[in-house]
Amino acid sequence: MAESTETGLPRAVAIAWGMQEVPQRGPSRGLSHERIVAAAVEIADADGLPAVTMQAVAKSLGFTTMSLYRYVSSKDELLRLMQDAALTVPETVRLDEDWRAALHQWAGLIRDAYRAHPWALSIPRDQTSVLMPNTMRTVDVALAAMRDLALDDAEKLGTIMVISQHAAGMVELELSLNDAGTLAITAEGAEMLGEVVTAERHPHLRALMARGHYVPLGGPSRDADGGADDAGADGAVPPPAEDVDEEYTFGLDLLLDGLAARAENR
Amino acid sequence: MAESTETGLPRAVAIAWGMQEVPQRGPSRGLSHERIVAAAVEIADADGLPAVTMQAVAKSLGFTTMSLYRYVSSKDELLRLMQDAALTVPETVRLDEDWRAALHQWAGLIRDAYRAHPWALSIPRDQTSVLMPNTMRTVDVALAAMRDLALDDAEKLGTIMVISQHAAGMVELELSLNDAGTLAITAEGAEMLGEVVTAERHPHLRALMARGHYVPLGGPSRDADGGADDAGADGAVPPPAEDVDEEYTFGLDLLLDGLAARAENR
DNA sequence: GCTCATCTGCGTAAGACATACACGGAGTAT
DNA sequence: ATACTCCGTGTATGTCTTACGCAGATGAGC
Repeated sequence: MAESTETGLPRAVAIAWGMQEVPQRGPSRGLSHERIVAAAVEIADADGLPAVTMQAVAKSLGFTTMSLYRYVSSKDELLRLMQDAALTVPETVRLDEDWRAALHQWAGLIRDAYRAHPWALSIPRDQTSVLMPNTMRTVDVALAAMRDLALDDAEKLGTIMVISQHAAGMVELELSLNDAGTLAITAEGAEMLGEVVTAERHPHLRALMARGHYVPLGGPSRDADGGADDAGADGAVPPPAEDVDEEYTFGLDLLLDGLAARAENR
Repeated sequence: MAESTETGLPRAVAIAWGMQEVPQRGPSRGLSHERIVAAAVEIADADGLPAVTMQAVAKSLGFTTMSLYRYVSSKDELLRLMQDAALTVPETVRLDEDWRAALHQWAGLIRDAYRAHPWALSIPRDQTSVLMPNTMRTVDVALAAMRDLALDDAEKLGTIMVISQHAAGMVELELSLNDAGTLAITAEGAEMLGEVVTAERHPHLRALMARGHYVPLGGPSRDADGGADDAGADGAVPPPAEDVDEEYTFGLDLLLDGLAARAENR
């Protein structure tokens, strides 16, 4: 699957690290990996990942589609390069002394990166990703943040995994909610849901929804219906408030609490 | 984007909940949403998500490609239905009394579901997903697990998000590693990496790698080279052992520790 | 029972896309 | 010079989703 060079490294890795030997004989090159990736990133930022087609990238550079294949062996390879390009960490990070604050900062950096390039979430992170320069740099910064934390290597790597996963997941959630307009449940829709989310099959969820969480039910539970929150023109119930931010912090703090507890037991 | 019915719910939601009114007048239907989704799931299980094309699904059912569109308005809708179909929770779950054990069980269920249908990880979970029957059922079970936990609704939902995210992420990682054979870094590749992962730019990572973690460096750090672990025929360094399982448990326990701490402070 | 609007499954075809392949010419090494 | 290498391009193929229209099946209402 992953094209590999004769060095045994995936080609995308070699390219990203600048290990790719450049040909000597032929005409001089009109393009470069950097320009191609930059063009692709620009398109993705503007119109989303589906808009990144080989033709679109080539056209934005003023070249033909096929010319890209002189630099990139497949679209997949281009996507990997884009992913690494998206997940940068500022060159100089001033990390807090306190490991807890530092990890908070670090998680924020990852979160910001994903927010700046949401499409990066749609590119699967496989084993190749961990060898890419920006991933490695990011890991290094995380390790710096945990310098004074009494954990062994494996635990630190585990922590990095879990926190970055969390940050990515929360951004994904946040975006799918912001996407909204897409989905504002109408009063009728809410009522229909209220009928199928039965109390026998979903006792706890049902109760929680009646309390106004998860998805606001307008229906059969006739208590909060004559609502003051019905601001929409056609009775559309607005999506739950911007509490994704809270969930992000909540989850992160949960993890850090756990870390603190674990580190203390040493 | 999400096709919505006249009820204001995304059509996939209506279908999954069986809210879709069936036409009366015409000829009887030869297919059903269930059969189509089941066929698609089977193909995905066998050959991966890319193998799920409308043509493949139709052929496996003995129908023409276009006939599917009488039941499903787009491939995207089919994917959403597949996702929900993949993430089932056993009808009767016997949860442990202890919330901690119960959450462990619950996380295991999610993990198992993803493991059984890895392709489900590739289908983006958007706002529609939370309205699907199996998602709601899963959430309900999680809430049951946390019945005795002193957290408010928002915190519980946050916990559910974080844990399921974690489980999904770990399965994704696990699979990308198992995929291997794809990527076994050769000694030469490791050496090349060793040259670019410099100590100035990656002081902590570098040290950690020298200790044999993350990615085994065979190169310039001439200490662990004459290796007893060089079992591969052509000097391929095997990928790091199956410690994904440990990372999963580690992260989960971290979260549960955090929860315990939070609940105690009430 | 007749009639007609409705619905079924199908065939065709259009429009994106990734990408294999070969060619003419540019540029370098000998 | 000459031969070799490599560039950018044009053409072409195969795969995929999906719009559109058709002939026949089926039930509703008279």
